[in-house]
Amino acid sequence: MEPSPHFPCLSHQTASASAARYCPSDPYSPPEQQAQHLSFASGDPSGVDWASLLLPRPTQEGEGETRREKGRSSGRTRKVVSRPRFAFRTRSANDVLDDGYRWRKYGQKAVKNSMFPRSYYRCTHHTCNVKKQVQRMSEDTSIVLTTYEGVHNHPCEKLMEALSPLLKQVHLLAPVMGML
DNA sequence: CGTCTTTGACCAGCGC
DNA sequence: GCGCTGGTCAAAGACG
Repeated sequence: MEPSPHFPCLSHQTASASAARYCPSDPYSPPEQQAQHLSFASGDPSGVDWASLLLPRPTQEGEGETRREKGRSSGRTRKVVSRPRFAFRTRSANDVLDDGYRWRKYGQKAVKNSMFPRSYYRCTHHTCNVKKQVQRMSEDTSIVLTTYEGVHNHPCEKLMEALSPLLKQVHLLAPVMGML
């Protein structure tokens, strides 16, 4: 599978992906509801600012509004910092979008008004708590809705793997270039 | 043995 | 208050 030219880490069986940030006024309503009033950049991924959306950057605590998240041990809710969420709609037979990061599945749930279950994934990187939800749309079973929550604070593993020989060469050439 | 998926249970929010 | 729903936990099992 070749990576998408617009999103180097992203590989899929098809490049027909569309994406949009969620409505900031209601960042945590259910994805299947939000998707209805989103204006997806359908069919033209080049219209999406992939760099600002997806490149690793340090998360800033205290940024934006907050929401409450469940804490199982205490049985009470705890406040967490809100994080950016954005969705991809991809036309694929594969449910899981191979975006170059490693994900651990931590849950699957049947959702109302959908014949397909929603899967919950978390980034396996120890310092990264990015999550994503994957759900096949019942209206068009060939479309998979992938919702990302948060931004990775580490490089894309597959991208770094692919680039490492190149980076080595650059490193070796650096002293030579300095002589010129 | 480490990593990952599966799956039932648990919990909070929301609407009635 | 009760039931429904979405999101998460964590034990158990599968797999390489």
